[in-house]
Formats: sequence, C-alpha cells, structure tokens
Amino acid sequence: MRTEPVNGDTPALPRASAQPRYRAIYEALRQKIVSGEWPAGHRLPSEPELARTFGCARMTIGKALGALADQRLVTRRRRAGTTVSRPRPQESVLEIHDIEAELLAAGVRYAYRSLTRRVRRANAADAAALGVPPGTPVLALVGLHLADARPHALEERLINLEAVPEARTERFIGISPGRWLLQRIPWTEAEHQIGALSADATMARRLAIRRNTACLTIERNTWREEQRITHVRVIYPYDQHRLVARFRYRPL
Amino acid sequence: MRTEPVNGDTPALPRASAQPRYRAIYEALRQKIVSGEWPAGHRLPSEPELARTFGCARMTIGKALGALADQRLVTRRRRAGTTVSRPRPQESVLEIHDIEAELLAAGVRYAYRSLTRRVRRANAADAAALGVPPGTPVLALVGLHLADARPHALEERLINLEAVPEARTERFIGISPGRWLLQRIPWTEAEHQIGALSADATMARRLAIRRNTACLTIERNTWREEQRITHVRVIYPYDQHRLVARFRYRPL
DNA sequence: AATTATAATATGCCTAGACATATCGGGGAA
DNA sequence: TTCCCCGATATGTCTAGGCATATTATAATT
Repeated sequence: MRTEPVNGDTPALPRASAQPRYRAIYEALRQKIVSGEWPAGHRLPSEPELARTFGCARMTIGKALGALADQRLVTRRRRAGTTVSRPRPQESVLEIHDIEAELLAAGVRYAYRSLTRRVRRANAADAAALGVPPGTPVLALVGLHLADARPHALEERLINLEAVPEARTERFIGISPGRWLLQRIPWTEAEHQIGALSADATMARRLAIRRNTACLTIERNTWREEQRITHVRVIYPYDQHRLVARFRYRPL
Repeated sequence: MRTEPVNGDTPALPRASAQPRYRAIYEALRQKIVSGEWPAGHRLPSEPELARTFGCARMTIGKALGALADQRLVTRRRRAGTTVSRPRPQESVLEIHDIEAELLAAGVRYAYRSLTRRVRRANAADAAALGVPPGTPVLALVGLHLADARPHALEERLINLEAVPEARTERFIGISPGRWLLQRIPWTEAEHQIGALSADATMARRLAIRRNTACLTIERNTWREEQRITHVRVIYPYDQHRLVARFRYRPL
C-alpha cells in the first residue's frame, strides 16, 4: 500500500501527512465499523494480515487496534482474534468540573464566600459522611460560590484534619476550599453521587431562591490512597445550572 | 536491575511475575508521585536514563510513561522532558448507565411499559429537542421503566425516523426503546445534560409520587457521525435513585 | 542588547524479529 | 461418547536500533 521507501532498510516515515501512521490506520478501520460495513461480530483480519495490507510493521497495527479496543469499538482475544463489538452500551461519562474553573471559562467573575467554619471532633453524622471514626478531628465548612456576585452554588464540606492538618488554621479568604486542597493533596480516588432535593428554608435564603425549588446536588468523597481527605456536598439551583457533557468519538 | 537473561540476545521476559514489565514500571513511578516523593513540577529522568535504571528497552519505558500521561499524572513535552503534573483538577467522570442493565445488576426485575406512541412530523419543540428541521418524520414515545413492577423512571423520547426508519413499525413490547436502538445503531457521539425539576401533576401520577417532588432529569442526545438519532429525557424521583460513580486510580 | 542561526536533547513514531500466553479445534485414549 | 492433550493461531509483550520533530540552550551576528 505504501510506496515511499526512504533511506536505510527501515523507512522511518518521511510522511508529508501530518498524522502518524497508526492513527491513519485507526481512522480507516474505525470508518469500516461506524459506517456499518463491518457489523457487530465481524472478525477483523489478523494483525499480520493487516500489516501486509497497510504495508507496515505488526506493532503499528497493534497500536491502532489497541486504540479501537480502548474505545470499545472492537474486542480482542488471543487466538479468537479481533471482532467488532456490539453497539456500545448506553453508558457514558460525564465530566464534573471544578466550579471555579467552570465559571471562569464562561467568562464570569468568580468568588467564594465562607459562611461558617468549625473545627470539631467528628460526630456521628460527620463520621458517616466522611467515613472516619467518630472523634476524629474535622473541619466543617459552609460556603457560597458566587458568579458575578450572585449566589451560584452552596457548598457543605468536611475535611479530615488527620489527613490535612494544615487546614486547621487556613482561613479560605480569596480561595475556595476545593482549590486550596487541590493545590496540596493529589487525590487518587473519588466517588460521586448526584441527586436532587427541594430547597429548605436555610438553603433558599442562602441561595436567594424560593423554598422547595428543585436543586441538583453533587456529593463527592475523595481519598488519597487509603485515607479519606474530604467530603463535600454542592447544591445547585436547577434553573441556574445544568451539568453538561458531550462525548464525541475521540480522535485519539 | 534485571538479572535473568534468557535465550537469544533479547531476553523476552520469562517473568514469573504475573504483570507485564511496563506495568511494573508504571506502578513504581506512580508510587513516587502519589507518595509525594516527586512533587508537582519534578522532572523525571529521561527515557534513556530510566531504561538503564530499569534495565529494559526505551520503548518499554515509553509505554509506562505514556500510561502515566494518559492518567494525567505527568506531562510530556519533547526536549522539555517529563514532569509531574499539578494535582489533578477537581474534575472527574460519571458513568451513565443503561437503566435496564443497571437494575438487572442490582438484582431487580425490570420491565418497560409503553405509555404513548405517536408518529408525526416534527413540530417546533420536536425540532429544537432533536435538532432536525421541522417537518422531519419523528417517533415520539413516552414510557415507564419499572423495577419490581413499581415505577422507577419516566422516559420521554424522540426518534429521528429518517435515521432509523425501522422504528416506524416497532411496537417496543418487552424491550425498551433504548435497548432496541442500541442493538441497531452504534452511536458515535452523545451529549448529556443533568438537571433537576419539580414533578408536575402528570409526572407525579405516572411515577406514583407526590407533586413537586424534586426529581433528577437526564437528557441525552445521540448522533451517528453527523446524523441525529434520538433525544431522550429520563426523569428519576430523587428518593428512589441516585447516580453513583466511583473513580479509583485505574491500574491500567 | 536584541535577534537570529545552530547544536543538543527528549520525546514521538516506526521497523523487524522474537518469545510468551490464551484459546480454539482436532485427534487419541479411557 | 467423553475427556484430555497437543498443535495451530492470534494477540501481548519485549528488544535494539533508527529517523522525525519540537523545544531549549548556546553561539554568532547585527
């Protein structure tokens, strides 16, 4: 297929084409699949065969097929070969962003206002939410994310002071606790729960909305290896905010 | 570092260890980062250096470093080298599953009940939701996802009949429209919006909940290449359902 | 001092060949 | 027939070496 030998015995791709070879192959194979020419269950040619067809080394084919497998477009099994997957399950991923970054990206003036701040030993509720033994020292924060000086989201946060002792004296002036934590602690695991609730009187007052307005809630737990770092619940008035995510086929 | 030569001149890893070498290297480097031994901004040794240290080929190191880069733990730039990234942004991904698969996984009896079904030419609202010109033939469906014979979620769906003409005569008995579509059409792109709303009278009746209950909504648009396939809005009573997602560091 | 060429360096991509491993099929033994 | 072993096959991983390209540091020039 390819017809441009170069110097040496292994032509190292003097391509005028801007994209690497494995990607061109990835695109070509992907096209066969999404066009329907290769339906679900169709078996692709073997790596050595494709290598002959495309005139490249087997490893290059392997890289392209590996990418297709990463995208779940094909399934690969030794001896059985590579087959087109069933249409992908109705399952996708939603990115959950840092509120501050999100607002800044939208060109809005962002601020965080701390409402309450308490250092205490974890009570039963704290212990359950944060997943630490009762009595563990925690920092409990409530604050407001402001967009152009208007309430945008309400945040209720617990920080495990055993994991982050520096937080005990931090005042969170001009920086949100989320940002502050991220500049210090890399998390290795996170759990999210998304739900809905009707605003109670306190939430309504703080967010400047009517009582019983339907709100979106996001709870997030983060770990660093085995240690719990923080638990946070963010409450968004539904009419001001929607989580949006778009998933196009990633061109690698 | 490695001390077991094999036959030939290129020992092809007769490892007793179950994991491939590039993964062991990935783990070793990752440990340095998440432990804090290599803080953000730290520059890693170059590929040739690491290859000497670990006693393997440069390509194997490249695979391990590439994996770290995929996980956003490091940043790689030519000539500049590989550096430890800033702690990852507060951003994550949430998996949105097929309702049916989700319920089955939870060991619950699942059923779909069709409530209304209309074939029509797209009115203004249809056209806006589905993103097709007004007048395009569409199939409008409303149905209920049942868990153990109790209402679990309400689904409002539009299907573009130009993209999926077979849907015109399909009755969706015993199979949900989502499932049915997925068995036919692979989608290549999807957009999700998550929001909250208060149940109106109709929703409340269909879902057997009280009016004004806060509900979670998920809207999803899917494309196949450039063509719109379907638009769906699913409404979950908040007290019956939460979206949960957990993200641990993926061991490759 | 500011700008521009140049060399060095680290990653990115590729090749050809090799051994490793899972698994599918078929043939032979119980 | 049923079970087990064994060869064939396709992918998984690895090596050693090479050219390509972006970027940075340095030297030369204006």
